[in-house]
Amino acid sequence: MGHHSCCSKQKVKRGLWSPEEDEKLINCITTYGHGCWSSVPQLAGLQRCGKSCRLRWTNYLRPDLKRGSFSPQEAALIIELHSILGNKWAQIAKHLPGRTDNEVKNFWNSSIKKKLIPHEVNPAFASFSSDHIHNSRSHGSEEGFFTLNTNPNLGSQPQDQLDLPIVPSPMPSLGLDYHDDFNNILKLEQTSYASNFVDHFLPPFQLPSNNSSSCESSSWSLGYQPHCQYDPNVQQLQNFSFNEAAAAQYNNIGNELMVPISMASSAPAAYEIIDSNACGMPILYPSDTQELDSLAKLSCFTSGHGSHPQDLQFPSNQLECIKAIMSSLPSSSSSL
DNA sequence: AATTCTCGCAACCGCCTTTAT
DNA sequence: GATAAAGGCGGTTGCGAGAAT
Repeated sequence: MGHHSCCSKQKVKRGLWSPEEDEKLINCITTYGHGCWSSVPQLAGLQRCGKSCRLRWTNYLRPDLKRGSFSPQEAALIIELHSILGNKWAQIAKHLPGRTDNEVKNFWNSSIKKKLIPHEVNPAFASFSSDHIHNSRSHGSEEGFFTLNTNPNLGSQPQDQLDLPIVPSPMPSLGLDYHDDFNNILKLEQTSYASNFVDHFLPPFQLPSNNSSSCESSSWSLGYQPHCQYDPNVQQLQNFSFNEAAAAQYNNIGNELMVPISMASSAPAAYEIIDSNACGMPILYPSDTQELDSLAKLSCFTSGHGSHPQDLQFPSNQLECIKAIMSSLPSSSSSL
């Protein structure tokens, strides 16, 4: 396979960029903009392909880039979003101002993934189906409880039939009132993880309802039934098949939890449901969720005062767990 | 001190999608 | 509608720096 068309037409330099090249590119972009990347090399006097220029600019030279280590909040957000979006680095990066998809991807591959994969406990990679959960709970089976690398974004399913991975937050403390050190979870063997998964993630998920019968129903244990579908075009959860009784419960919880029963088009993902309980924050789902992006649904994050991840507030126990993650990472420094 | 190993990061590759003709 | 060009994205590679032996 040859190179990109814009690269094959001329001799292009490869490898690391020199400061002189950077300066030329910056001058060119600031002067002319980058309406057409293929013309940038000529305008800038660079022997690079337009694609390379675009990459250099977006990943390194852009003035709004934030350099340096990822904060625990950013790491937490990456993990959370990855559990939702999979390896959609560009989508994830959009929620991290000043971070590029490449940066997020590298951070994930070099730090987070490494931390999770060796123990084969990577909920962010796991996709659960209601059948998995049903089978696991009803039959006590541990085998096949979850599958790795079945992220819908990596699969070949039709775009309108992608199963959203309804997985509990890989950061338990984010979604649950979870007091164990996250590293302890990471150390679980796969089988023990499978068997402990329900205990670790599902039980804390209880509705603060007066009517406990509904909460104790088997269906409620699957309150986040993974029947929602994922539309990659809008990056929205759609057609969430939500247990009606549970939804009704939701609707009756206090005055602040305004989750409409008709959640077919504005369904919460697992983290949304869980967060409402764990974070002690009301979930306010607007009637029109078209503009509600994934980040906005992260109630734990949106409970903070700022609009940017770095400004987000975490409950103290969550911060502790995130700190544990970050401190265990080789080179990431905590900014807390 | 020299060598090997490990790790993080920048950049490239190739595929897919979007846009223009 | 078909084709080509360009843009965008995710996966992978290679290099350099620091750590370990």
